[in-house]
Amino acid sequence: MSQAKDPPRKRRGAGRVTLAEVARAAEVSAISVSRYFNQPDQVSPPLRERIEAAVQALGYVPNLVAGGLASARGRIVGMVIPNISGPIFAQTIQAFSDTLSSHGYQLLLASSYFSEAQEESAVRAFLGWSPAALVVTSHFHSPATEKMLADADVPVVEIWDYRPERAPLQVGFLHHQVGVQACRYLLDKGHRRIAFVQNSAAGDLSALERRDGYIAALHEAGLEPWVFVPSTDCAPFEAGKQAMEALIRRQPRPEAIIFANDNLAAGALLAGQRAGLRLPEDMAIVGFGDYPFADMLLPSLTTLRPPSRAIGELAALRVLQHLGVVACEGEVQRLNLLACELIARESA
Amino acid sequence: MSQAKDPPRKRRGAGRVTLAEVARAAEVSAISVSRYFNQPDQVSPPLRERIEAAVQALGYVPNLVAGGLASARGRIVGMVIPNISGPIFAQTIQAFSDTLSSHGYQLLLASSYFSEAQEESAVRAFLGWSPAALVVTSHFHSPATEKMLADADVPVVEIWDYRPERAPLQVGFLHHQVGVQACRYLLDKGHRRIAFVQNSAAGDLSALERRDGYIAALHEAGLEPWVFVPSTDCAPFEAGKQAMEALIRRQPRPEAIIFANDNLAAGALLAGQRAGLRLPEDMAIVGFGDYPFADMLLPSLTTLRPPSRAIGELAALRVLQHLGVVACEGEVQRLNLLACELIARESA
DNA sequence: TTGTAGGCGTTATCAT
DNA sequence: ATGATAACGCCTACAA
Repeated sequence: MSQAKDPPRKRRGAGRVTLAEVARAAEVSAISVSRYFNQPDQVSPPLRERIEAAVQALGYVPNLVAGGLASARGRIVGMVIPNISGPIFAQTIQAFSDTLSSHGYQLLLASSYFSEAQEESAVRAFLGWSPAALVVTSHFHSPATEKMLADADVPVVEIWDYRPERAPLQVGFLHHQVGVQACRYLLDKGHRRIAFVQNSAAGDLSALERRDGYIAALHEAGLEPWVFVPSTDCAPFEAGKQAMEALIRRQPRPEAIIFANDNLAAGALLAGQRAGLRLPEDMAIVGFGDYPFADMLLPSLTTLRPPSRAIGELAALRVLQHLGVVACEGEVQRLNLLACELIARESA
Repeated sequence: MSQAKDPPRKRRGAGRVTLAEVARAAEVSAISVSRYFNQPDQVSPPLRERIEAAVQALGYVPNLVAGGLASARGRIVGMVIPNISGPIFAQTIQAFSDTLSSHGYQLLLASSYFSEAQEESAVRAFLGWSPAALVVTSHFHSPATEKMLADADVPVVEIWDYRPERAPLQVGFLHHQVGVQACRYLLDKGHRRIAFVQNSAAGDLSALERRDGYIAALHEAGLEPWVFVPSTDCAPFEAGKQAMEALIRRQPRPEAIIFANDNLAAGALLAGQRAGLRLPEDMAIVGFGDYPFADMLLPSLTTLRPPSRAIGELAALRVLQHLGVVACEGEVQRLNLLACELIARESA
């Protein structure tokens, strides 16, 4: 097929076994081999056997790129998530990917670091692969991203956050409600001077919604909110330490603090102990995320556990239902509201 | 496979702006638009302007599937990793993905859970996308996977583990050496009765190499190894507790224990404290992984920190060099040996 | 149940 | 620097 001139140089589609070759070997038409993979039921057993033998013998691997081009829908799903290595999103990704791949779909992944620009560029790249679906995190997108998502004829799922008024499928929870939940828990324990420490990562807008929930709950109780904003140029763990050190010095000091996430809370925990505070007697602490270390700390950390795995699984399920891969009675459920669980441990 | 009534259902390539349409709008040939995206230098400024205007006006998004088919190499890289949500691999994935995407390549991700069968199925699916490269974790593959990797005309990188004798690009460290490192550290501290606790996850073969390193180091010192094998049907944290509880009862009890990872070590730490042990005086503990909680524990955990981020970055760099996307003098470096750092904290 | 014809949107090749 | 033409490998549509 190629001349012996250049030694091992690859030409266009050289070296790869094609559907046509399998068809030839099995003495059937190409379309039958195609059906063998995509609608096996429609191929009679005798043909199926011959095809299977040929596939085995030749080591054929279907070219999904060609298939995707021909059918205008690839078995690939794009997901854009703030970060991959954070403890909460990782679970979502894992569950999503596993559910997808168990149905023959693959995950295309990118992280945005809470940046709308990075999200936009990821979405653009993903759309180029004509994905079967697209998953984005939260409802904060650039106008261009919104437009691409709206124009593209691709099912979109927004996860993590829950915004019933928005068009795409929603799988998530109400961050505002989480703030309320944490605050009420502390109010019920009798605390009155309750502070909230924001995340040091500037783009984490969902965390601000939790803060707003905290504020609303306090107002409802007739109390004044007390929001501490750490400097944005340091890691969460350090920011938590700083916040704690600063808040301890206030007179009167807060009786309880809600942190935007467990990293902040863990830093605060250590700083509090170092300062000689008894926890939770002198100061109650609530985090968010239920990171793996939460119950290894002393005192163990009271926190809210987001339904990370459930979000990933459910998002994948809805996508698969939408694609008709998984059976579904009636319409695919568009709104999927999950809940955070308050894990009461020693710190509050 | 289809719904009965679908009015605005998409046909084959409907709705999408194509290269040809852009070319028409800009009054140039299709190939010039193609060059505008792939080799902008070869397009003259005047043409470039017209094309840019047309792209903007039409909102054109290149179809990477078609491009991949035509060029037989998509800008996609597949990665198979034991698990996504584990603290160590997550960093590798993150670094790998970020480095790739900053050069216009996308990450196709799947997890194997240390199962060769799952790895095989992921590799097969990935090959169908004619990826620009493939990354797999460690050197334990099924024969079929080995064959696919060898036959496919795709650069392969093996990460995490380091096996100079194997053909694919290697980016990783020597697990055996890590076992030696941990053991010598304890020997230097004067410990003699040193035990090793294996991972409860059965497929984690790399952990067994660390164990073998430990055994070798002990033999070298003229001492007897002492390997504890926890039951495989429980989570690492629990397995660590069990191991600790069991080892405490032995007479004589070990003076120091090396754990296959930090989760096991953390469980042991808590179990030891609960049993009234003073750590590290009564028992020194060394983990592996430097999980995020390692320095939040009391006592903080002495452990070995794998070069997780570095592996991801370097793997991506080598891939990009191999593809000619990143400049590289001479051959792409095939062997890339990194080191684990021993983080000495309070527990040993 | 099986087969034939044509096209999906892009890039490689070769020409100007 | 720019363009014409022919693949790339598979799937949809229609036919037998």
